[in-house]
Amino acid sequence: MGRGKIEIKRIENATNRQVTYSKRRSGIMKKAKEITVLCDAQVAIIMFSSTGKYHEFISPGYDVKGIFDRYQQAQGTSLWTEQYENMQRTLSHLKDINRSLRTEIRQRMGEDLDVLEFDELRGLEQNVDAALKEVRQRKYHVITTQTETYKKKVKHSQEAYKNLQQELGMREDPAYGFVDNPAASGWDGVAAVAMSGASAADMYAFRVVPSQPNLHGMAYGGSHDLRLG
Amino acid sequence: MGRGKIEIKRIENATNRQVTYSKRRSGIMKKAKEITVLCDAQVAIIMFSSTGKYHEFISPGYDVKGIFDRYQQAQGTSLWTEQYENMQRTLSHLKDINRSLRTEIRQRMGEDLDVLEFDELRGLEQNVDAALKEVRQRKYHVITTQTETYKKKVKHSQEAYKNLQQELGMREDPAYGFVDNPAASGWDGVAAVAMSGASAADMYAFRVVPSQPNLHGMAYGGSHDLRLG
DNA sequence: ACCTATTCATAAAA
DNA sequence: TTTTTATGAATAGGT
Repeated sequence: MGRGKIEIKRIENATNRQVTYSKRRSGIMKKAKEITVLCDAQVAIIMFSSTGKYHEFISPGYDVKGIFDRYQQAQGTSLWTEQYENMQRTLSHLKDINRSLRTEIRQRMGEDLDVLEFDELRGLEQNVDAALKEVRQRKYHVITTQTETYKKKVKHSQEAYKNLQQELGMREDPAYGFVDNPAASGWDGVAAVAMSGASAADMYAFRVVPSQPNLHGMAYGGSHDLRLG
Repeated sequence: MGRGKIEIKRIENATNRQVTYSKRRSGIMKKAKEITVLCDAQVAIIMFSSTGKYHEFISPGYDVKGIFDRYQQAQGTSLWTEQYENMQRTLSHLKDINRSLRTEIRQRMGEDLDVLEFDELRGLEQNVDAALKEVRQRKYHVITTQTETYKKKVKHSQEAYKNLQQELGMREDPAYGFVDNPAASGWDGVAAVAMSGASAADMYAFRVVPSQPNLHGMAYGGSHDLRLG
């Protein structure tokens, strides 16, 4: 219909495409109105042009939600209700896992042990015992490494200082010389400084320190207050 | 367009109405297909005849949900979108918490310790050490309780047996008498039996047993395989 | 479902 | 955008 037949394929000229869209859209909407009246039908039409413009037709006496509710009923598929219930399931599953994880942590902290069977208790003890060994080993490793680093720094600085002294011909007041207490020199690595010269036997002296530092935002020894909003 | 003009009002003849509905419906669907192709548009049409029959047209590459989501976005009426996004947020929050909890457990098991600062490591050591004491104390308590219970059971049964013997006038073969090894008698509380008479000093002998029993579905010493679906 | 006279929709141009 | 108008398409009523 029109001045010559046209092929049904995408109109490449953007202006033509837009014009044709407007005309045909109004034609479809008109037809929709007509069938609604003539045949007592319910019709919902939702359209988006290639430029994103939105148009709709809804039979009088209905709204989009009503049409979609009816659509869902007709199809049996409840569109996003399914997805919603899926999320709900995933969510409660996650909550369960969360609860379990918290319980495990509490038990690893020595709480809520009365619900455990003897064998479970025994397994837990073995596990915590092994973990403690790992942690101590790691701590020892860190101390050793930091101490070594510190020693090297001290040695290097002492040499640098001596060289400097010699080059200056020792005109400085000896009172400003290199001090024996390295902590006063502003060195970093406080732990290493504190442990400086400590033997492996002294290592667990830290145990008596009552501080409970945070760890990645999680307080060891504190309850987990990460609840759902 | 046909043999004479028609007025746009409800067709009273049911047959005619049905025929007209079919014809005009296919006309609209055809137009919808055409505008989809010609103008690169997205179209969704949902129709119900007066007899309740359902028909739809959806532009290829889309589904009803996609069109509807887009409709909601265009309208601003978010209906369910809001709570949907809320759930999505809650879900990812839960996942984060979960990740943190798993990390804490792994560190309480002596793994992944290399990311910890020294102070954190020290706190963890103190905490695990305290936990181990708690667990051992609880284990000892369970052993003591079970042992007491067991002793009472044995004593009670021995007395009952003696009474029985006396009442029977000792006509039984002594070989069937009360045995010294109570485990062979089918007593429950295997752990208590195994620990029967053990001193507190022997208690940690269990450490060498390699078994890692489950605890509420969570294996101490195993990785947590509770992933999201 | 098919036919076809007739009305309607619309492509191209203004 | 809207109007014009020549032309192809849709369809009402009949079969």
